[in-house]
Amino acid sequence: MKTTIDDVAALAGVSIKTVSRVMNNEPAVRATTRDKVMKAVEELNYRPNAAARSFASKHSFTIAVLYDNPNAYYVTDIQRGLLNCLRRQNYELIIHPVSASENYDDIISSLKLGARVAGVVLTSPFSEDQTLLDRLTQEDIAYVKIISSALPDDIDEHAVYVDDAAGSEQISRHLVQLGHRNIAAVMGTESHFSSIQRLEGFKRVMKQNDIEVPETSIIASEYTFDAGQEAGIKLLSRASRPSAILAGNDELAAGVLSAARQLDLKCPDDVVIAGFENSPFSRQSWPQLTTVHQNNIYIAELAALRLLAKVSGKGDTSEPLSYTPRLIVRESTVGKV
Amino acid sequence: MKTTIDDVAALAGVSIKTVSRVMNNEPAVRATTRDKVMKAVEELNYRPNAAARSFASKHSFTIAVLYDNPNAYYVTDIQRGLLNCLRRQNYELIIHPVSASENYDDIISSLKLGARVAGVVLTSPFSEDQTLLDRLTQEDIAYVKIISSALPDDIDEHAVYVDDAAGSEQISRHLVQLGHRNIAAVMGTESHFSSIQRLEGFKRVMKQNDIEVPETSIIASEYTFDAGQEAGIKLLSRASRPSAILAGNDELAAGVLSAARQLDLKCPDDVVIAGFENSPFSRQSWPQLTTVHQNNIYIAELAALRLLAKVSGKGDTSEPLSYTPRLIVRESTVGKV
DNA sequence: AAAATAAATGACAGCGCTGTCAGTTTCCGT
DNA sequence: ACGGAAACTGACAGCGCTGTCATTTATTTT
Repeated sequence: MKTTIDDVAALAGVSIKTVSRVMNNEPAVRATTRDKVMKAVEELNYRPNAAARSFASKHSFTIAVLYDNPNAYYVTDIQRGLLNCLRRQNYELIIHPVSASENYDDIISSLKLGARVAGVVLTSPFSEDQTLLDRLTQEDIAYVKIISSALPDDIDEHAVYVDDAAGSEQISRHLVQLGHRNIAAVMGTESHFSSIQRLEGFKRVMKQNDIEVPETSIIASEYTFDAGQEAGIKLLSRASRPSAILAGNDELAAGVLSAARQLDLKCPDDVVIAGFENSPFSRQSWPQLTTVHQNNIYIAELAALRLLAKVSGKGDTSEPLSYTPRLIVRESTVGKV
Repeated sequence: MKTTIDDVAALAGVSIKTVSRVMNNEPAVRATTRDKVMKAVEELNYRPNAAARSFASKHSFTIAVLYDNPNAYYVTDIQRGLLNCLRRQNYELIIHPVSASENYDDIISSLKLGARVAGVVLTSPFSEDQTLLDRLTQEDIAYVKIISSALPDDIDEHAVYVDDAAGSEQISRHLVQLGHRNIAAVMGTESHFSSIQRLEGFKRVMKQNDIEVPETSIIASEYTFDAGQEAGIKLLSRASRPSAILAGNDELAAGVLSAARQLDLKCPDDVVIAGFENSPFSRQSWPQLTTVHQNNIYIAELAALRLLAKVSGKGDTSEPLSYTPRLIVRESTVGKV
């Protein structure tokens, strides 16, 4: 037999409304009353019915995260960050990997149907899809987007800005300072803003240093090991072999590294390779990769915090949220330390 | 203004109960009636209120997965497999990474409080924790556990059995067949059944081949790169250096590989190294790792299927569910192919 | 000590749907 | 064409909680 709020009220000798107040930590309850209720709750091992609660209150304690990212480290980091924040407030996280084929209606439907979420966290590329954002607004679903961009003038309070370009500039500058002039880049496809931003940062630094980068030295590909390997082979078997290669993420960099090995080129002696993201295997590759650290757990925490502030209506939501990645130098560019 | 079931009923000219029947795909509705209702639903863009629905029906369309696993690839594979199955039936997945410190009550509470789940999928080590299983039964929460074991005589219909020992035997036999006699093992800690099973399989094969394995050749450690590295250094700098090392998973193996490199030992020429799991970086390491393939996506699909069968009451639940991993031979044991 | 104010508590309706069961229509065999 | 079974549909209660607002009790003010 499951205990209801009525049982608790009866045992504690108060009204069900008072029990409700205690369960929801509402302020207007005398301490002695609260204790009385809590004792009854414990004695009966009472737990409120979540369905009834969110039905009656029209409020959901579930938020969803949308992503389309093959990178396991990214995905788990984002999840962990979100949960770090949500757990404290007793929210649950439902996950929503979306395959490219799905259309907006399917996404919206499952958001409303499955769990009637309180809000959604959007990662790239959904965070960049204005049509989807409009649909969410129209359907009255709160959202926060994690987006690759420097802090703009007109700040969107729904956004967490990640300044990929700045990170890319740092690492590009590092390569230049090391004396490299023939530098190639293996970047992700344009479907993600981050790819574009990272390429932008790279190009900007090259220009600042009067380094010409021919079109053939820039390859766009998927964020995968295999794509990195393929691109690496192409670049490193050219007559004018680049002395440094900047990869769009660590996985690509690992692929390039593998290509170098296949061609019997030593890293960093024959070619210097840099990654992006500071994912675990940038440390596990050999040599360890110079990369740009992006604290995705922290970024996700920011996103969750903002989303909770929005759905609960309390907390400041005007403060801009942003994150700037930072350079991490390891062996793949400077050799043994 | 949000549309309710009443609006739809009015527009379609039927009772709300009939609309309810249509929305839930119940059988006893004439085709023409169904069409009439569907038209009204589309016209009004009606979506049932999930909270009200699960409140009234006492049924939840959410299941949770519990894990305590630092391995990003494992986690995302399990999630993907579960969702593959759940999506088709319009269930949602909430994720529940659990830190070691949490106690049973906290776990149960959040399961009941946050989303009143229909059921739970348990991965190791929770799947092996009888106290927790008992608590779940007592709280009337359906579960399925993914557990490391050969198919036993008394089959538990809540279990998906993964025969780690058999996989371990395959790879151990492979090492023996390659002519190795001085073989060491770097295994996970005993907190996971899988570690124990993998070690068992290894020992069994050694015994079958009359190979003595001294205690010092078996190291138990965390399933991490760093632990593998540490263990590798220890094993490979011994006087009687092993000619082959079997690691408990790919991450450990990568660590051992890194240790070999530090000691200027070539793999597979000086020492042969094997992993377990066939995670992506067994392919991305250099040389690529011989390993045991464990299809976690498939395993998770089995688990989800069984759980749905249990909570919905339809579908066969008597058939035993099991999976046997299989050997994958790559360069780290046999060299260039 | 009475009046005015604030704090704490309770009564009650109703959220939007589903389960139950009774009522109505259709179908079939004879 | 008729009775009975089967298929379909609707009326209605009520799930367990929260929001609103009225009521009671404690606290402060004059």
